[in-house]
Order: sequence, then C-alpha cells, then structure tokens
Amino acid sequence: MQRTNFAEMACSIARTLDVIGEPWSPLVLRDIWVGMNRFDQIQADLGISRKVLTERLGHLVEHGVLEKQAYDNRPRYEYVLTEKGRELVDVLMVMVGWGDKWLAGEAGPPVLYRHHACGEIARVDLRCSQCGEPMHADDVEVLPGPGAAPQPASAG
Amino acid sequence: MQRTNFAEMACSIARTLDVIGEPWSPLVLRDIWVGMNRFDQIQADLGISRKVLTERLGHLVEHGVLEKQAYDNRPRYEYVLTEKGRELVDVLMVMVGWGDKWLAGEAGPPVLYRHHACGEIARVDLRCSQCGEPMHADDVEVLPGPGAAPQPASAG
DNA sequence: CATTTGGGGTTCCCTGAGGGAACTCTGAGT
DNA sequence: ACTCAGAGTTCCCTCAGGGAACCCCAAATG
Repeated sequence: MQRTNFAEMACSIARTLDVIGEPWSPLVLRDIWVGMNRFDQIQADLGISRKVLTERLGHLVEHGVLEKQAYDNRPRYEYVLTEKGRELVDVLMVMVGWGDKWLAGEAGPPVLYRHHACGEIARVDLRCSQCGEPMHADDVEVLPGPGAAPQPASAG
Repeated sequence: MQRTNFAEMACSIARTLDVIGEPWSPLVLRDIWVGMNRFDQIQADLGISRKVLTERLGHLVEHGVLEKQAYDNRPRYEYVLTEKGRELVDVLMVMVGWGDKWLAGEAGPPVLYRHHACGEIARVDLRCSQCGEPMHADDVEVLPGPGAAPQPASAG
C-alpha cells in the first residue's frame, strides 16, 4: 500500500493504481490470468513473501478484481478473475507490448500471444473507439470531464 | 523501489514494472504527459515528497523514459517524454479507460480525451495488430517466446 | 554591494511496509 | 495416531516513503 491514498484523487490513473499499484499486484494478476490460481503456486512462481501475497490477494478480492472459490471440501481455494479483473488484464497486455519492444533485447520477447480470432502471433494495438484510427499519447487533447475536481489542478 | 528485483525476471510485465512500478511513477509520467514539466509543478500537483520525486525523476531519466532539458541560463530544468516515454503513455491511457469504467461512479470520468484524427470524445480500444479485431484477456493463447526462461515457470 | 526570490534539489528523522523464516490450522489419506 | 498438503499467521529486521527544514545557484532588486 502506498502511504498516500490514491483512491481519493480525481484521476482514473490514481484510482486504478489504488487497486493494482502496489508492488507485486500486477504480477499476481498475470499469474492468475495464465492459469496459476492457487496460493502456493503463485507464491512459488513469484518468490513473493507469503505475508504480502495474502495481503495482495485480499486487496484484489476486496476490490472485485478476483473471486475466491473453494475447490474442495477441505479449506482449499483458488482465485479467479472477475469480469472487472479480466478487463484489467488489458493494462497488462499493453505493458507486455511495451516491455517486449523496449526491454526484451537480443533474446526477444519471453512470451508470445496467439490471437484466437485470426490464429496469428500478434500484439495489441491502441485504436480510437470512435473512428478506429491509432490513438496514442500525442493524438489526444485532454479536457476536464464531468467528474473533474473543483480546482482543475489534477489531470487524468 | 520494490525490494525484489523485477528487472531480472523473464517477463515483460515485470520488466516494465521495474521502470514504472514504483509508487508515484505513473502519476509523474501523467503530469509530464499533460504538460507539467517542472519539479515544483509536479511536486505541488501530486503532493509527493520532494525526496521521492527526485528519486523517481532520476530513475525515469536513467531508463530513457524522460529527458532533462535546461530551459534557462540559470540551473533550471524541465522534464520531457522521450519516444520510449510517449509509448509508455499507452499504458496510462488504458488505465484511464479501466478506471473511468469501473471506478468513476456517479460523477463520471474526471477527464475526457478528444481524438485529433476524428475530433470525437473517445476511449482507447485494444485491437489485434494482425487482423484488427478486438483483443483482450480471453482472446489469446500464451506461448513461450524466444526470450523465455530456461525453465518455463514464469509467464508474461 | 547586500538582499531577496525562486527553482531545484538534499538532509534528517520517524514510521510503517516488504522480506524471510517459522509456526498454525484444517481436513484428508494410510 | 501419524503424516501430509494447502492456505494462511506471526514475528522480527531492515529499508523505503512522508514531512519538514535546509542548501545552492543565478538573476533581479534596492
């Protein structure tokens, strides 16, 4: 948990960070996305402290990104993505694209993604929801929205 | 800085987090994206500790995401996005989309984005780079890539 | 010349979150 | 009765974030 409360800010980036901004949270989400759904699996895969993993899973469940499901009569649980969580994976996919391009180096990307719809190895592309053309940092003008803060000091 | 070194992992998400995973870094990037380029501006806008802001800016410059430019004969500097940094803003734009949808509540989104190409208020959409169809968490199969770790324990 | 101002940081101390390892609890299996 | 495996808890230690005060430099001001 960051010391400063991001959830209160009138900024969707800050609010999103309040959900997955803590260290390890995005990697926990990734593991669950690719099918590692159990506590010990995730702990072993990431090498995260059990204490911190407990806290992160609880936080993600609390925010409706994960659901905890029993899979046995014994007290055994697995964590699965909710709809809200699956949409959050969009953020991870874009991080993958950036990391693959700028940080992978000689070895190339650690993981490839085959798109079910077309069968090709593909990356994600950002497009405008209105016209379908590419939409990136310099392609937009930022305007205050209905939920803007009283004093427009903060953007996003 | 997280205690565990994410940069060493064979995972583009972890590597990306090594660049912007620390608390505040995405918000610093956002401020610079929307035109707040100076130390005191960013510090005042975010309410971040000066010490931490110094460290974050240095880290982002070191990783080639920002550039520090003198703008006066006096020792005055502003921070601007590099190409690498502008592409990283893609991640922020997707976070905005998710936060707007799931966390904005009654008030609506704090900020709107007008797409220069079409002039409409728009969101970003994730599309397949190969076929142009939507591409989200469940639309892909994850395969080991050329830069995969020896033991395929880690995905992403 | 001495002083003020303002940007851009440093330094200091305090608290609390992450790391690591050991411990616990529960309900099978044998 | 004993062991085992999954899923956490508990405890201690260190180091990173918060906050406030301090510093340095160059120009403007009196």
